[in-house]
Amino acid sequence: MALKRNQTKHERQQKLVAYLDGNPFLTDEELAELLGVSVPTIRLDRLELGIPELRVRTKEVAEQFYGKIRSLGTGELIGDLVDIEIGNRGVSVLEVRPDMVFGKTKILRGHYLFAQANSLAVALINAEVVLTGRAEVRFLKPVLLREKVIAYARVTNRKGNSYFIETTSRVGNTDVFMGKFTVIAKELNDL
Amino acid sequence: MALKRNQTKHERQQKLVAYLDGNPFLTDEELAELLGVSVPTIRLDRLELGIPELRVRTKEVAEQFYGKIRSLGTGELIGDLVDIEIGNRGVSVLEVRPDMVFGKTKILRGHYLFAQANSLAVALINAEVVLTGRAEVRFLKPVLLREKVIAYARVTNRKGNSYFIETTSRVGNTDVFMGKFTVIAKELNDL
DNA sequence: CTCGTATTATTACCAGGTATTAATTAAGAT
DNA sequence: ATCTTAATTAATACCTGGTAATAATACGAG
Repeated sequence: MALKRNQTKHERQQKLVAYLDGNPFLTDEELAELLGVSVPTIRLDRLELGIPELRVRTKEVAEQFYGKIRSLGTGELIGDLVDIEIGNRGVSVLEVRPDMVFGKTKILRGHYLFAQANSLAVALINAEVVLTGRAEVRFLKPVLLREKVIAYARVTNRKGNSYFIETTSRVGNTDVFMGKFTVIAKELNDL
Repeated sequence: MALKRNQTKHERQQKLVAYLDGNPFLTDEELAELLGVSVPTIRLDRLELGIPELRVRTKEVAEQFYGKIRSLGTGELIGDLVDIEIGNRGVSVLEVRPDMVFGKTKILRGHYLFAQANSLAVALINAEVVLTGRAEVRFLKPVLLREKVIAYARVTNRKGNSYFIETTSRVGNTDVFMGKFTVIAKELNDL
């Protein structure tokens, strides 16, 4: 009953899910190549697993995005914006997913905390182009897989088109990260 | 010369752009219906306006989103390590891809420079776990799409299990980023 | 009426599928 | 060695939402 080929059907289907998890934009042909089986087999597997075709998957991803936070020129923000008062203060939430942590320790890699705070700081400034000039940051405590990081940012000063922004990131009641950013607002023509 | 139908070509094309701006998931057939012209006309309009077909538009939106979530890759290092002397110095190269830049300006988003330098700094330290403690960084000059950023890092000091690392990132002969990082080496059991 | 632009229609082709039916293969049981 | 059955592959017709190219038609100005 249980056939032993190179891989069992079940193994292959698990790999298929893993591949699509890593990259939902793979065609059946590419998947067939990756898994060493024919295209019809991939189709049957998708059917059994209830996985829709490439174009549907793509659209689902796109619609998620489009429905979510098209407010600012998004795609530019790390984390989800939950509250913002342009030119003043803002809050964003980042949920730590497996691909963001170090393999061994499950600790969030530092640059995600930086990216969340930095992009929130940039989002606060209402200009065509906002660039980070400098930053001073402190990593206070490791953040772990599945934790939720809430970043708070507020503009504390302004000189011409330079803004000074302070951020604090928390997990629960614990501070995990603090940053001071200087960002510069520019218009598209003065580049 | 100027034909006066229900609407001019120009009016219609403006409406077309407006419709797609509001909802990028409209097919040519739906647009034709909305604007009261034939499908071929819509195609010609898109051609003139340089607007890609539905599936391409959908994919672009989806990739923006996907790029945002997974932007900071899965490897532990951002950029490619080209030279390293553990405990002392290292060099990594990062090529700026479309998903790393701001849509409008094609300028590399700051946290990539941070991530490259930070992960290089971490790579220099030979310990089971290395965490960033603090950082002070300066963004000197915008980096553009397709440019190659070379990050140089060296350990300048050490106190117990704290290391002080300075980095400089260059595009060609131009400095684009500088950073000072303090990283802390830990063993797995003392977490 | 005629010229030129705009529009519409038609046709052949493509990717990436769905859905179905049939043929082939692999491997364990007898 | 053959029988059996699931798994796999092949083959075919059809679908959407297009590209690209060409031809036919409408329409208004001169």
